[in-house]
Amino acid sequence: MAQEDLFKKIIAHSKEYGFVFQSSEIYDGLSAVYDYGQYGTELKNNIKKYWWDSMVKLHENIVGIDSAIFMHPTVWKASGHVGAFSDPLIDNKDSKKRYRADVLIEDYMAKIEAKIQKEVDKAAKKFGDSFDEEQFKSTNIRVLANREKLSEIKKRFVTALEKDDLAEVKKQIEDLGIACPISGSKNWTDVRQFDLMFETQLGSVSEDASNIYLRPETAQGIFVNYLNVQKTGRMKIPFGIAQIGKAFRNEIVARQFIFRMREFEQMEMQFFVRPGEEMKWFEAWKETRMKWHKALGFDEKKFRFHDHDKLAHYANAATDIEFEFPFGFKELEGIHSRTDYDLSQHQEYSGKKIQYFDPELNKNYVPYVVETSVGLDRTFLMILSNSYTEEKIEQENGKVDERVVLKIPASLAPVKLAVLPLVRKDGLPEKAKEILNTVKYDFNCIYEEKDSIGKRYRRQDAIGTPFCITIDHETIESNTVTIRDRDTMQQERIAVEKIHEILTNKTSFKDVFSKIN
RNA sequence: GCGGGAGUAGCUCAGCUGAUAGAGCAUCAGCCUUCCAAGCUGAGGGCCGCGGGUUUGAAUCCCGUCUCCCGCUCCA
Repeated sequence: MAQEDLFKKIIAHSKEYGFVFQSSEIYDGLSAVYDYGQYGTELKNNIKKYWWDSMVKLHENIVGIDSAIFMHPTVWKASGHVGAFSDPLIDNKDSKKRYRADVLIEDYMAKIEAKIQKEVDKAAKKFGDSFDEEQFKSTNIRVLANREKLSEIKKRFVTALEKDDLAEVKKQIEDLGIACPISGSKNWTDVRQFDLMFETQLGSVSEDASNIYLRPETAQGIFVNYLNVQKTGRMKIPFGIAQIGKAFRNEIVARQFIFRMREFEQMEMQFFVRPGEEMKWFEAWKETRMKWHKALGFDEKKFRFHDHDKLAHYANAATDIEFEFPFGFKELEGIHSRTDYDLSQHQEYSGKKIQYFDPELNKNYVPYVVETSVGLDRTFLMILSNSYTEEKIEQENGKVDERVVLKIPASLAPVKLAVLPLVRKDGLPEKAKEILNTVKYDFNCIYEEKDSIGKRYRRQDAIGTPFCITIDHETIESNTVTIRDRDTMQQERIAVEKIHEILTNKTSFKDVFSKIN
């Protein structure tokens, strides 16, 4: 099957079986916002549990918090999000390429600088050892003219940006005669500002209110609580703080289903380490996190690392764990060595000392941070992509049958067990409900008596239920049921009192965790 | 935002040389009772994405608009 078709089918299946709906669908939907349905929510909760337990339960030195989405506005100044998170963009109408307006102007300025340098080089060659570069630059007519030009361009551009005058920015690009490097044309659209942070007001009177933001990442909630957690939890470095929560980004183009949404959920852990040891921990967490993904039992070839060449301003090492989605290898998780950038920034902006006293070294320092940050929605899509299977089944009578089955790992499956009476009479429904009552408190179950047994099995396959038990006439006589495995379709007759134990063994995270530890 | 494609029942789609809105599957009720979908009877369900225009008459033609998919672009 073509990958594009596969992706379409996954999206359609998600909707048809109650996993993911478009937000506000009856009002034509809201772009790049999605709701999780009845089974999607169960799956999502199970993914969260898998992640949370793997962090907090399996590591004595990791604790979890849940910080608010609203934060003091200065947090985003300290983190560098205010300012850096909004770009003036412009499109060339002929080449259809989009550029950052500031980059276009900077490139133009770089060309002028290159011209100046050329003059300097020429003169240096001419005058030899006696050449005084500073003197030349401040006296040569051509250089002076160009330097004057540079400062004018810069002044005009900075003024325009400060005033938020985007029309002026466009006019400057036109006045400078900047052409698109691809098409060579000067046919530009208007400059538009894209603010990646959502803004709102705190307080009822908007004039007096301070502008606050919906957090564009959850990490800052951990950093600002570093001291609280370290002190109240008596945490000793190295230690980690984990969090699952929503973040919001006003993406210019948000697409590919739940891969890139404006409102999304992150599962992240900030690990605080001694300065100088961050690379060791960075490597360790790379391995641990990759194991976490692979422990689910999917094709290992679909996962890979992608190391960053260009690093963000706060990082000294960064890698992505990528997964081969139907639309290609894309980032699933980021692992970053964030140095002491964030804590130092908060120390500076808040004026509070954010340090750790290390008794072994007998000194204070700002800890370094290694971050693991995985997209919950992307993990959800990864699991769906891996699980969605179309099978052809050769029947005994030679007929070829098809089924769609979600091979979701049993520990993550939204529904663990379907309880099905073979027929709707002879006391089988009553017996089935009796059995249901013994397991429904510990496992998410479905009871169904409508339609033929085969049809009911298929319905469970479509939502990924790993086990079905069928109550037949023999159940009444011997207190046994058949249990059907979703993936093999094999059935086995077992005693009713064994059901709970079997489900416990097969649906717990124990097996998966044993592959990580 | 630009280009291409698409929006008709819960799903997949037909109808698109203007004239009463269709099929299969699904859903619901009943029958049948059968361990791997598609047995029988009946029922519900649609302002043909939304708004405007042309026309005696628009799902169909025209304009606008919204949403989705693909590509470009962006991505902490």
